[in-house]
Amino acid sequence: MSSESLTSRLGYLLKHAQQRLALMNSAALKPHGIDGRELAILLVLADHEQESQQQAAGRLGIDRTTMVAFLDTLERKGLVTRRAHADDRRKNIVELTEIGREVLRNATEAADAAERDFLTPLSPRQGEQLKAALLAVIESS
Amino acid sequence: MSSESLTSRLGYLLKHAQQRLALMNSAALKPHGIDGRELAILLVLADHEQESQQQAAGRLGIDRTTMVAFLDTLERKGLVTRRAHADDRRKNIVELTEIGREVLRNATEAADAAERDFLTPLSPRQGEQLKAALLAVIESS
DNA sequence: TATTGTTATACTCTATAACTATA
DNA sequence: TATAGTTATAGAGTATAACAATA
Repeated sequence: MSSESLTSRLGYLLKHAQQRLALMNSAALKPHGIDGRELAILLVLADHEQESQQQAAGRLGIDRTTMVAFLDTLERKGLVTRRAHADDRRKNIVELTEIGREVLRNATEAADAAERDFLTPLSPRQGEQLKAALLAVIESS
Repeated sequence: MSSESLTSRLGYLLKHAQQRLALMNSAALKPHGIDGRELAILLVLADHEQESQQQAAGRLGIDRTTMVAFLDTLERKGLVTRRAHADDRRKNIVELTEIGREVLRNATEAADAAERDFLTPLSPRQGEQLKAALLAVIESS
C-alpha cells in the first residue's frame, strides 16, 4: 500500500516538528529581544569574527541585500557594530558588542532550554539519535 | 558549555532536513504536475470525502481564503470538482476526479521514492526511529 | 444574524536590478 | 571592470476585511 494519510508522511512530520520548535524557540527568545534568525546571525558572527557581512550572509544562506536589513536592526538594538575593513574599505567588518555577547549568551541558554522542553517526550538517548539522524540526512549532499 | 555553533543546533538541523526533503519532493512531483502542498490537499480530500472546502482547509491548517486559490488551480488542472452541498447550498463539496485519483496514486509513489532516497544514509530501523521520534515531539501538545 | 465561499487588499518575506564607493 | 554595501522595486505567499448567497 503506497497510499497513506498525510499526517504520517515524513514531510508532514518534519515540517510540523520544525514549526513546533520554532514556536517554542520564538517564545523563549522574546524576553531577550531577538528572534530565531537574529540568534542565528549572532551565533555566526560570534563563531567567525573579522568577516565581512557578505561572508556572514553566505554562511547563513541569506541574500546580501537581506543581510543589510538584519544588521540594521541588530545595530539599532546595539548588539553589533559595523566598521570598514582596513585593507579593503568596500567591506564591512561586523562584530558583536559587549551587550551583543551578553544577549547571545542568555538567548542561547533560553534556546537550549526550549530544545530540552521540545525533546521532553524522548529519552536523552532518543534525543541524541534524533539529532544524529537529522545530521546524517542533511550531510548526504 | 551552553554556547554551540549554529549548525549543531536542533533548530538548524530540523529546518535544513525539512528543506532538503521538500526540495527532493518537489523534484519528484514535478513530472506529475503538482507540488507538495497540492499533494497534501489531494491526500486530505481522498481521506475525507464529502467534506466542505472549509473543513478540508481546517485539516490542512490553511486559511479558507487561501484554500479558494488552491482549489481553483486543482480544478483547472482537472484533478478536483466542486459541487454545492445538497442540504446546505452555501457549502462546496470537493471531490477528486478520476484523473485526480490517478495523479494522486502516481504522485504518492513518487513522493515515497523521494522519502526513501532522503533516508538513504540511515538504516531502515533508524528511519523508522526518526519518524517515531518526530511523531512523539509533535503530539506532545 | 451567522456562515460559506469569494474577492480585493494589505502585509511579510525575500530576491532582482540599479546605484555608490571602492578596488 | 569588478566587487561590497546599499536602496528601490517586484514577486511569492499568506492573512484581514468586505461582499454575495444561503441558512
